[in-house]
Amino acid sequence: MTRKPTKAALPSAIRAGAKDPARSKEEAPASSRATRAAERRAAIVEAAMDEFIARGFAATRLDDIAKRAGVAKGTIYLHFKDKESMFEELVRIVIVPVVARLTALPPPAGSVRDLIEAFASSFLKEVIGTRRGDLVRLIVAEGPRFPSVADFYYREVVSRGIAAMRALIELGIARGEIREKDLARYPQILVAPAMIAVIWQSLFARHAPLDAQEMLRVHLDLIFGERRTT
Amino acid sequence: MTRKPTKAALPSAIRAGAKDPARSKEEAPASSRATRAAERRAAIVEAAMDEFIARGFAATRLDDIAKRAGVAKGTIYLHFKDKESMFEELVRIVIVPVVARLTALPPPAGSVRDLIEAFASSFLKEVIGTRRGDLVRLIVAEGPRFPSVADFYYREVVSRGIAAMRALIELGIARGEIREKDLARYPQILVAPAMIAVIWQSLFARHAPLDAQEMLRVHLDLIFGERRTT
Amino acid sequence: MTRKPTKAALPSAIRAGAKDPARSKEEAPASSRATRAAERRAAIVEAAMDEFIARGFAATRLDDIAKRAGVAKGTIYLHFKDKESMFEELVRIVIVPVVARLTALPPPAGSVRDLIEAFASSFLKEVIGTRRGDLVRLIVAEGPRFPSVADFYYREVVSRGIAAMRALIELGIARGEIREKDLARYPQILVAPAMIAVIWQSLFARHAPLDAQEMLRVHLDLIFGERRTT
Amino acid sequence: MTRKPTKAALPSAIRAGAKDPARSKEEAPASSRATRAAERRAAIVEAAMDEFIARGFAATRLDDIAKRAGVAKGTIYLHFKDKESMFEELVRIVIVPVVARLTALPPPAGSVRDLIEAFASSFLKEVIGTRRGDLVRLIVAEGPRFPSVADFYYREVVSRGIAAMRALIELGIARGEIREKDLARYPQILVAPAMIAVIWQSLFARHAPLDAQEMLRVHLDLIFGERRTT
DNA sequence: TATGAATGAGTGTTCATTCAT
DNA sequence: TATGAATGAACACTCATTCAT
Repeated sequence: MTRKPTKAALPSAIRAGAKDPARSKEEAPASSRATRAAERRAAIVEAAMDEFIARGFAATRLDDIAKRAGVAKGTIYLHFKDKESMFEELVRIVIVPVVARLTALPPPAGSVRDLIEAFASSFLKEVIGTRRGDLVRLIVAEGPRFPSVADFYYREVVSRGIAAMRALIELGIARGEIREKDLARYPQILVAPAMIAVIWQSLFARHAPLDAQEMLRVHLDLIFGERRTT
Repeated sequence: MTRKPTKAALPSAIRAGAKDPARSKEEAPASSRATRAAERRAAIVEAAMDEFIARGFAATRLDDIAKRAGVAKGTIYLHFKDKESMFEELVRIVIVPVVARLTALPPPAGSVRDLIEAFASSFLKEVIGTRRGDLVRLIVAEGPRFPSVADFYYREVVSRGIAAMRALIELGIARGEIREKDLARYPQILVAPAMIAVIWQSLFARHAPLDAQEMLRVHLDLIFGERRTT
Repeated sequence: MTRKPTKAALPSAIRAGAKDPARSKEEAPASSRATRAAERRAAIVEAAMDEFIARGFAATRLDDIAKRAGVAKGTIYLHFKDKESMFEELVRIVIVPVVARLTALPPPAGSVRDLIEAFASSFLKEVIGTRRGDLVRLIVAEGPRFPSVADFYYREVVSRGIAAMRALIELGIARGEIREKDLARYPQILVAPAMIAVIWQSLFARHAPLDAQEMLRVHLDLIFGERRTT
Repeated sequence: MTRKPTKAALPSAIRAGAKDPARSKEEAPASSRATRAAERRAAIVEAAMDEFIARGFAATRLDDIAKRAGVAKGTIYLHFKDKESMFEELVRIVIVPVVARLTALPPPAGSVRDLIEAFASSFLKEVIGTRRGDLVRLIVAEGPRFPSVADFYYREVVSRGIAAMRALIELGIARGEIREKDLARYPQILVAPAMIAVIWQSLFARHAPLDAQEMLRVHLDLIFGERRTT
């Protein structure tokens, strides 16, 4: 399956606004004006993500976003300048909290392999096969037409991710866990199978399902040597 | 109905940089009616590839394709049923000869590593950073909206590629070149960095150019162990 | 989806000559949103009728309808699904109230001949040579390509009209006003000259104007015998 | 049924050219250049009639005419200036021989009723429910947009037909066969049921088949009085 | 004379954006 | 602030007409 729109896949700030599109306008009389606005905005973001992922930028209709978000078409323009900037902001809005969470790294206890395995494990759960995975594909798809998106994604996610991986790899080399010293020059090699898994799930899951977890384990064995006990 | 895909339509479509949108109609005054038709078809394929890669399916205008191909809009419909099937056929038209060439494998002389290196080397030259690389990105981008394209690509390219890689890996294991036996179960790991390089060049080359050749070398070192002499 | 046909959409559509393509947008500044919508719909119906009658279905351009109705082309699609269903609905919209009026038959006072003469007289005034007459010609013209229109017209107008005429004829026979008993089997004979008059006015009025009233009188004389006093 | 494309419905001059569209170009080597051209022209006329009747002027594609006629699209332009004048000429081409035949009236032997019955009978066989009947409907449909067609049809068919009917009616009155003297002023009344039958077959045959022969008999009874023996 | 590939103006339909309510 | 009717530019696709062969 390609996408299981897990609630967990969305930062809680966003989840808060994702409500039943058909809810009566009076449902939440207690919320302040500002809260209502934030909720609507969140609903739009939510809906827009789904539509953009499902259809791509150009083929997505604002009408559908509005319908899915349970707002009028005009309302979108109270929150976003136009379709393009909505798309650009969207990526930021969805990615920022993810980065924030990843940046708040888990305590660097244990071996480097343990760290990376923990990382891979959460990547498996939270990205591969989820809507966030599709977002990655969306960025691959639209990046060339949205340099600002590619820029942002490179700056916030890719370069940081690469840097973090490099640091881990260097630590692994220093500790003797990793033999291949040149790996630190190409941390992309470390994450490549994970990225491939993301894309594979989107495109070929139905042709040949991929056991991403097992593949990542094999890959780590390759880098760290086979584990004695697992 | 679509005209039978003349061989003449392919050569220029393969040449990565081959395009000459403004070429005068006098280019080949001696050519026969059929030859002219094949040339036009090839020009359309050429132009369409460029436009689809640059803008994606939905955002590409047939007007632009026609202009770039130097034909009238109506002419496109003499060769393709509509925009969608043009896109689908296009992928086939461009991919088929590539597959054909790869299928005509080089003589399996030398070590497995040599074989894979030869493979990587031609991949580097002929895919990464070329229009064919962009085609891969295009398929990743549009695959979910064009199941027939994803199907075709999986069947003709991915499944064959995976099978070929698996065979090589197993040979490598048998010959003792590769230590990690489980690699044969996930040939994706072998090709992942190459795919990542393709995508990287499309998206992030301008942020941080990637020395794909060197990266692939490191990756092979990881798999085969470091080379004694290089 | 099409909006519910508001009653307000009909009156102007019925008035044979009512059209004011260039009426300023200020015509009804006090009208509510819904009223304005109904007015627009009516203007479109009005304009579309004129265009379809003047050019036939295929040759009518939505652009022209929009221009004549004083709305943007896109507005038409807020009221009608597409050109075809617009045409089909149009016939219904214009015919339904006519049928409604005819169904509310006049009190069956006086002789059968008087009844039929009253009928003929209102037909003369309200159909022959008016836009409604042209609508009949339009249905004859487009019926074979719009079975649903032919079906509707047969069901709502023709079969009812035939039945009503048959009832009158039988009454006339019973009362001894009509001698030709078989006429009840072919009420078409009774209405044929009226239909011919409708078509004649559309096609040949300029070659040889037809005094439809007098012709119908002669026809009734044929059926009922010559009137003693007229 | 609306149209049984009887061979008999076409003047023999036209029938001659109606051949299998897929016939080889060499089939008739004996025919002279001019004969071949005439045959092609006839085939085009034939095909065009069918298409125009089936779809109306605007919706008919020259492509389809060419295909049906078994000629190339360009060939049509060797015989006709453009689509419009083809349509106009077509009506002339098809109608002229019909008129010619009718003008060569049968010997005026017997009673007026016999004459008219003979006439009705041949009208029944050769017009109602045949392609010629559909041509009448086509003229009704397109007449307003093709004044030249309406003019021609009025001049060649309608006015002559009316005149002929009037002459017959006057003869009938003179001979005492027809009582209603005013009928001579409106010969339309005499032919109205026949015309209605033509239209009915095109539009409503499937809803309620009409026994045109019997209807015409009743109509003649109305005019001439019931027949003693039949 | 006959062909049919090529043309490009024209048309139905969509959809991002605006704005009166 | 929110709405959704209205707009009109834009686009895919068609088809009468032309013309090189």
